[in-house]
Amino acid sequence: MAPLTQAPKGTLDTLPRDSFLLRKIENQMIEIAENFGFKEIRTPTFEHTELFCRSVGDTTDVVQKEMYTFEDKGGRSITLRPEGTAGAMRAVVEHGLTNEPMPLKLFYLLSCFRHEKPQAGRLREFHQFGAELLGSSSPKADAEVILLADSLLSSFEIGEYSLEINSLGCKSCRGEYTKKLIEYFSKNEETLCETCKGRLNKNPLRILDCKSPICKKVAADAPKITEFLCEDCSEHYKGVKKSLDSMGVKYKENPDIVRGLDYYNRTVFEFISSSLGAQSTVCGGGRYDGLISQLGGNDCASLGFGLGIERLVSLYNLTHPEKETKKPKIFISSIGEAASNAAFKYTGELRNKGVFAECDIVGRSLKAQMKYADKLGAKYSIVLGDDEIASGKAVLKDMESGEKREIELRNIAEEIK
RNA sequence: GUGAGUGUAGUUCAGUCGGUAGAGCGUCAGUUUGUGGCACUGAAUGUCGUGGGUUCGAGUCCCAUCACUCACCCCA
Repeated sequence: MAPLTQAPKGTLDTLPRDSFLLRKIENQMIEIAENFGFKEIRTPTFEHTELFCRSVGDTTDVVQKEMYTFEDKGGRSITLRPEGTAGAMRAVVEHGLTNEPMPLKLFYLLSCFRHEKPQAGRLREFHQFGAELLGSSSPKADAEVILLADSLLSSFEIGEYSLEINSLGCKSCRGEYTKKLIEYFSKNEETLCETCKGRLNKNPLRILDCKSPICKKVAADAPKITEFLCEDCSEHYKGVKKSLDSMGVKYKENPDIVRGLDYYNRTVFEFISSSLGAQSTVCGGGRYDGLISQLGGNDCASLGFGLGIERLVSLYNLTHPEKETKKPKIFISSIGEAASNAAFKYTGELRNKGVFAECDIVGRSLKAQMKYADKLGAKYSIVLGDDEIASGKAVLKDMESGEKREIELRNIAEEIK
């Protein structure tokens, strides 16, 4: 296929047959988030590159090799956002939103860009629902955010998924832990895979997440972060688990969850589904208490998550194979020029009243019009000819049952309610 | 960035030993006079991903390239 008629690698067209479902999913998520008190924020698709380097982290894969970065005509380095949190937090600081009544709860629906090799569940432009909660360091805030994610996912009946949580500790206890970890892995350095050898001193936490069976085996006996949490972090983690228990949210503790974005501390979590292939995380997030001050704002405890729309949709399609579209309430067929004009007029009137109505604008035979009405999935149909126009009456047909009854043409809207 | 698999109609795919393309679904029209779904008849649509090579002749064999898919990595 010629490049002219081929979408760029890793991008997706949402065709009419899918867009109705997509919007339904988005609307449902918005409604649930608003019931949790979250309000929408919209931020630019691109930001200054520096923002992502500072927040997501210079050493992360996302920043090092996956960003769409370019220089604009003013010589500024610009980057298409690889995730949503950084931009949202930039806006929070820029507009002083931390002065609003706390906690501040934000959500957004946006597209993100990462230059990766596409595969199942991984695109170069993908869409994310994100939520951020600022201004509370209480474990209840963690629980509320996790509960929102759980409510969103469970509202779609997407089959089995599980929640895994961990605590990464804070600056002080994680530092302590990292040292221990380097000590431990150094003893086993020879057995580690090549990539992990490289990570050993740079980011040893990553090794815990390695999929290589050998590294997994070594990692199994590595010291656990949870054994090194300081008093405060430990208490916080316990509090989160207690809150989740009291809300009846099931979770599994997974001390190997690390997350690839540097701004996380304390609570991190992932919602995982086994039906997604290798990219099994539908939703991931955590606490990032230091981020806002790092961007020049006031100290502000905060956490959030990102939920992958495409991954959610693919799970939804597995459990809901039938395509959903919006179907006309009525199709007005016609025979002859005069009736065709009348059908066009009645259709317009119905639409003005908020009714989804259709009529023939192609010039098809009556039979072809009926076939078309059937394909559209119209609930009712009506046939206009010279007789109907003269009498003002017509036969209304229920397309599903085939039942017919005579109605007054001026009452169509009422009759099909 | 690394590896494997696949590229033929809108779509899902068939195409033998090399002889310039087929089916199902879908689309459109029709099966007599004013009623769809079923059935039947017919029609339209292809630079066989692209470029090169071998050959009298390539969808088929060889090379390159691009794209898609899956996996590694990373993450949503």
